[in-house]
Amino acid sequence: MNYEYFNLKDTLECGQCFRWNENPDKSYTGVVSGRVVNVKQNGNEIIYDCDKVFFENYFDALTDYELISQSVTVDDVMFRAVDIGKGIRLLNQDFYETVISFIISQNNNIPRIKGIIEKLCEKYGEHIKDNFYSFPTPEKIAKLSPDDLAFLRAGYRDSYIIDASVKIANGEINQDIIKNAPIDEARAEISKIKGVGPKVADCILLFSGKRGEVFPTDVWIKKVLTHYYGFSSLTPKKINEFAYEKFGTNAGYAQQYLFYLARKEGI
DNA sequence: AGCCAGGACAAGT
DNA sequence: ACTTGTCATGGC
Repeated sequence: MNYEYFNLKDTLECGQCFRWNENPDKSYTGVVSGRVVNVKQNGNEIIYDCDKVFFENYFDALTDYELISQSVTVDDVMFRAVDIGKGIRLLNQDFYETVISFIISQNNNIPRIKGIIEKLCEKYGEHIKDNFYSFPTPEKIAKLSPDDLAFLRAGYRDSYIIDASVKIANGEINQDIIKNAPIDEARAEISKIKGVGPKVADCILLFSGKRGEVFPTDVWIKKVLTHYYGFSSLTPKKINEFAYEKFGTNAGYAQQYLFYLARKEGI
């Protein structure tokens, strides 16, 4: 592997995942698919305490990110974004966890998102060891009422979390469509969940389904478009045209680089 | 203290 | 198809 295109810190702190934390020794510990994983990077060496196949799948280690990052370096802004974020890898994340996490993310900030998710896991996940808990199953959350989630302090998102859990547990959401159907059909399928609008849908498609053709547009990306690309109006149609013409089917990767750039430069 | 956060929704042009 | 007010909470 080319470690110029694998940076653990950037990958885990670029906002695509919420259950990893840095330790005093600079390693990271996270809970993934019911197991506690510790990973550390020393330059051109990655040390992990989990199964190799599992690691390579989760961290997308067998994909050529040099090729991807070069394909989206189409202007000066992208050159800077790739220079900063070329070590980011798109994680292969669990579908249900991604749905719930990004429902919680709406109109919210990252530290609070992480806190709400941890509280959800502590209460309704399975205890693994120490203070680590698995992400709960949709079947377990589907049986609850919004009042059972009030302790999360997630506000109006409580009913969205339950709606998503019910529809995923009972098979109403077809994950084969989300994974394989044309992107508009996939987006429509995931949007059947209350609280899943265009932006959250695209995050789920990108971070769980590896659908690289989407371009999740949040407040940071809107800042990028106005500050760096001179957009005066930000209609969904114009943004989609921009993303597809510039980046094609790698728009989602470009979006991650731009998101990371915007947050690092604090525009 | 007040603005803001990886927005969605309903109701209105 | 686009615009606006509202939503619950707490980080900063």
